Amino acid sequence: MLTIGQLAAYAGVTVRAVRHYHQIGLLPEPERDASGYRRYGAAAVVSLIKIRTLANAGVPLSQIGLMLEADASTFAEAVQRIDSHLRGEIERLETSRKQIAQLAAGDSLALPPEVIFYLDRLREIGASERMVEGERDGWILVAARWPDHIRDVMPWKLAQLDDPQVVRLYRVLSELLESELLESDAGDDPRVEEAVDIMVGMAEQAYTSGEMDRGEVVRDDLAFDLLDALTVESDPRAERLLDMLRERGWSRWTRLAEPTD
Amino acid sequence: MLTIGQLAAYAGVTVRAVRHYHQIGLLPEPERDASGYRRYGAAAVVSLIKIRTLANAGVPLSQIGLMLEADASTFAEAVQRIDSHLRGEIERLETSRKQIAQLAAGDSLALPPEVIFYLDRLREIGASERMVEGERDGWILVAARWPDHIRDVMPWKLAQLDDPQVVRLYRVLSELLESELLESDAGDDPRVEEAVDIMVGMAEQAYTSGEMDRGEVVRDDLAFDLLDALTVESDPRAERLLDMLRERGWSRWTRLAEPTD
DNA sequence: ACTTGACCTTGACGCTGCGTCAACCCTCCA
DNA sequence: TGGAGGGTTGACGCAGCGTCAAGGTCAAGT
Repeated sequence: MLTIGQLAAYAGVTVRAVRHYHQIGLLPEPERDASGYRRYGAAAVVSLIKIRTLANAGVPLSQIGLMLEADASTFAEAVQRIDSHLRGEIERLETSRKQIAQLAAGDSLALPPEVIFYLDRLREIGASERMVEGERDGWILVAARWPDHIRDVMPWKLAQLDDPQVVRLYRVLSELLESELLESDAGDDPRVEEAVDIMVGMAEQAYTSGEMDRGEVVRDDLAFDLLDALTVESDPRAERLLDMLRERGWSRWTRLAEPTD
Repeated sequence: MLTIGQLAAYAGVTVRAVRHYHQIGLLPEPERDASGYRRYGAAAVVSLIKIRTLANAGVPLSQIGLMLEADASTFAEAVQRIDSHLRGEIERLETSRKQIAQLAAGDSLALPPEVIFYLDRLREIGASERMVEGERDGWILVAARWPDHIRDVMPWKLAQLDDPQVVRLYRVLSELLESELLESDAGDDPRVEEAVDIMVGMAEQAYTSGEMDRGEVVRDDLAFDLLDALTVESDPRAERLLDMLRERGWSRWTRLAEPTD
């Protein structure tokens, strides 16, 4: 007659595991000796080894009981289920590995390579690091909202950076972002006016060239509000800038849509 | 300002998940409105998307916080750790799949193919199903105790089955196992005597031929006791048979070792 | 004004397979 | 006879939420 420790050692499992199998009714509780110790016979050893064999093969404990008393066809059926479940798990982990490999490769968090490239170009034309981070967060919102669409827009955005006006815009915005201007004085800075001028120009150009018609992107989308909000949250002084844009007939910042009549 | 449901929908997660991230301090609790509802800004959306991106890549939630504020090299380091962990998980599941494939293939539970073949041969020579199951359980014990050794023994056991005496033995034992003999009468059955005769013969043969010296198997091993015990547990009448063997100078049933003392 | 249905709140248990205390009893050996 | 090394039950902890329960709130329709 074996104690629980001897049983566990023979089957190569922990004592705690054996007790757990008792708890869930997978292994029947054996007789106790005079002092309350569990005493096991050889059949228990065989049962325990069978249980571990199935468990090591990835069978959930909850199904092992049924499998041990199943006939051949039921058993085969269960094996099929387990195996396809295992395949699913493996596939999930494989995709996780691909994801994480991309994370390691890219600049940062799961933006498509086109956007990463765009952000690098921004740095090259003199945008400050904070400016680039703000842009990045904006693109994260865009990528989450239109994951399939975003790649179509990037060539156009990239081409914009060849325009000296746009380069100037990002530099001015970067300077303003780094500066310690008080919010109350922000409206007086001539650079703010300049930025607004350029943005209005860009908006008009995009509007007349029909670029804004591209795609099925609906104009009043939560995403646009979020982009505006994100801008203001990252620097409250941007509120003034948005106001000035609105005064000039352009309702949104990142959106640059048609005038709100 | 977004409610928790809108936030969750935008990021493609459940409300419960967002609350969980609050609980574990991964996502900071936002301000509440007059009625106690959480109200989120755009920055929260970005944070949540970043969190989900890492989580989908297999990063444990407990590490996401650190990773989001890590510099490039620390980040890469963490990515390495995660990836190797994922590789480990995948490997474990792959081995599980192999195991379960073997389970589906083999007769039954995780015995090496040699043993499966031996059991099939037993059936062929006329051993009853219960007899075969008893043998199988015995071999499970043996395989657990000497996993590397078992393959060496099987050819010898297989060869034994070519001996008409051994075939006779298994048939007699099968008959006895199926019969409804009372325990008290078991000793009187001439077939029991016959079985004991054959077994003693086999033991002497194995002893003189030196077959019992094979390997490093120690004679007084828990496994031998378990084999005896298993036999008696599966049919208490076997106790009588073991006694008769002992009277003839052979101490063990499955062991067939040299006479005690 | 009232109802309805969808959404919000906190709190708590459930799942998987045990690991790991805690607090106490039993056995065996020097 | 004392201490080491077994055994006993009970309970919490782990990861990442799902899923009630038992309400309070909001927006819209009647």
